Amino acid sequence: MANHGKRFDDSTASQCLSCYLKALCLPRDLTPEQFGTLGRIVDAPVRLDKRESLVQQGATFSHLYAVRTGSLKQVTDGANSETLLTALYLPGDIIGFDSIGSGHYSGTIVALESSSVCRLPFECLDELSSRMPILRRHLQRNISRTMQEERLRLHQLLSRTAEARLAYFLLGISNRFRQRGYSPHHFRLAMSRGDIGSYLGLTHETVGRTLAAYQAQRLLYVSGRDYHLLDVTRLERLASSTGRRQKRA
Amino acid sequence: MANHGKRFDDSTASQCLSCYLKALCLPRDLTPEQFGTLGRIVDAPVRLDKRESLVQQGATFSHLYAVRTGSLKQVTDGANSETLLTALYLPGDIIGFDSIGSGHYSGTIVALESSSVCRLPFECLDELSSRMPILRRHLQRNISRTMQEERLRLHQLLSRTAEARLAYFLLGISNRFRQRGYSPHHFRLAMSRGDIGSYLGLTHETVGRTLAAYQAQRLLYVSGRDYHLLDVTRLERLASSTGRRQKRA
DNA sequence: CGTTAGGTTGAATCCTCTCAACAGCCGTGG
DNA sequence: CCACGGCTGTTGAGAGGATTCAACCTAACG
Repeated sequence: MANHGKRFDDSTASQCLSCYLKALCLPRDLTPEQFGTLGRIVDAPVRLDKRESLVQQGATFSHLYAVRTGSLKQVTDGANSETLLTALYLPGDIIGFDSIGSGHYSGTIVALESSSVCRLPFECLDELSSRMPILRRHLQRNISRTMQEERLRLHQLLSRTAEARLAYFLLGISNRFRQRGYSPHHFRLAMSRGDIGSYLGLTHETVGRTLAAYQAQRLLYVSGRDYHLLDVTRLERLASSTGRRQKRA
Repeated sequence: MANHGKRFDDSTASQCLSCYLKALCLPRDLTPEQFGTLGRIVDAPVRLDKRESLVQQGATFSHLYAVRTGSLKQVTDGANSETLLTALYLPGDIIGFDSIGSGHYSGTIVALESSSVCRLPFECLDELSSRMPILRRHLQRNISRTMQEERLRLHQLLSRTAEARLAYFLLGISNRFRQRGYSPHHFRLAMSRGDIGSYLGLTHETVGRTLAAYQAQRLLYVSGRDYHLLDVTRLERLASSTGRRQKRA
C-alpha cells in the first residue's frame, strides 16, 4: 500500500468509521488502530448508475465489494443460454464471496438503481486476515452464514408453490431491511417482476398474479415496486406452509 | 496439542499421507513438514453404522469432518416441522463449512451406509491457517466454491421440471464419482427415492416415475439403488433444458 | 410522439401432487 | 421356519397449480 504510514483517521479510514453500515460489513470490537489498518486498504467508493455493471461474469476475481447505497443483482448465465438472477445485494452486503474459489466472478453484477459500493482488494484483505484473527473469523462467519442460509432457503423453495415462494421471498427482504434499520413493512424493491421470477424460478406472469392475489386478501399492497406488508403474520403462515393441499395424517 | 513433538510420519500423520483422498481435502503442494503439522491435528477416524448420526442439528459447532468412506446426508428441519435433505457427502467432501457462521451444526448428519470420517478440530485448523497461507487459501476456496456451485445449481433447479432436475442431479453425482476416481457410469447411491425427492423438491412417486421413464428411453438402467448411466449425452441435454415446452422466439 | 420495456389479465395445456392400492424386502419375534 | 409389520418402491387416477401463448395497458424515454 502506498499509504502505509497514514494515520487511522485519514480520509479513507474515516470513510468506514463514519459509515453507519460498519456493523454489517466489519467485525465489531475492533480497536481504533485495527480499524485504521482496515480502513486504509479500502479504495474510494465506486458510483454506479442504474443498469450499469460492476463486474462481468468470468472476469478474474480481484476485489470484494461492500454495498454502501442502492441495490444490485447478480445475473449468471448457465451453459444453455439461460440467464438467472442468482443474488440480490442490499446495503451492507458483501459481494464476491462466491468468486474466491474459482478465481473468476461467478456472475455479472448490475446496479438495480443508482448505487455506490466500496472496493476491497482481496489480496490485502487476505494478507491482513492472517495477522488479525478477528477479521479472519468475521470473513469466515460471513461466508459460512450466507452459504448455510442460502442452502436452506433454496431447498425450502424447491418444494413450494408460487404463493409460498413469494411470501418467503418478501419476508426475507423485509428482514434484511429491518436489520439495516429501514422499515420492514414498507420498502421499495428495485427488481422487476421478471427479476423476481428469475430469482424464484417462476414466470413473470405468475409473480404478478400472485401479488394480485395477495392484495385481494389484504396481505399487502403493491404499487409498482413499492411494497407495503400489511399482515406479516399471515404472510409467515403462507411462507412456511408448502402451499399445497394438506397431506392427510 | 499434546502431541506437539511428534514426527510428521507418526501414525495420525501417515493416515493422511496414505489417504488416496488427500488431493480432495488437503491442499496440494504441501511440504512434508507442513503435511506432518496438519496430519497431527487430525483425530482418529470415526466409524459410523448405517443410519447412525455424526452430529445433531443445533449442537455447538466444534469440528469439521472429512468423509473417508461411505456417504452421509445432512437433514435439516425448518420451522414448520418439515425436514429436508440439504446435502449429500461423498468421500473427500468436507462436512461442516455451513456451520462455522452460526456456531451450531445446521443439520443432522446421518450415515447412509457404513462410513468413516476424519475429525478436524476447527480451532486448531483455524489457528494453523493463520500461519499457513496455503491452507487458508485452500479452505477459502473450498467453502467459496461449494457455495457458488450450490447457489447456481439450486437456482437452476427452481425453474426446471422433474425430468430435468433428476438428470441434473444424477449427472452431478456422476461427476463427483468421476473426480474421486470411481466410474461415472455405474455407481451405487445409498439414498432412498424419498431422500432424492426431498433433496430435489419432488415427491418420491415422481422420482420413481421419472426414473422409470428414463429407463423406457434407455437413458439409464436402475436396479434398486444401483445406477447405470447409458446415454450421458442425452441426459445432459435433458438436464440443461428446462424440460418445458419451448418458448417460441 | 412513437417505441420499448414492464406489467396485467385471460384461456388452454401440461406437469406434478395427492391419494390409494399393491408388490418386494427386511428385520423382529413368535 | 414362517408370519408379521414396517419401510421402500411402483403404478394408476384425478385434481390443482404453473406455464405458455396472446392481447392489451401503462409508464418511461429518446
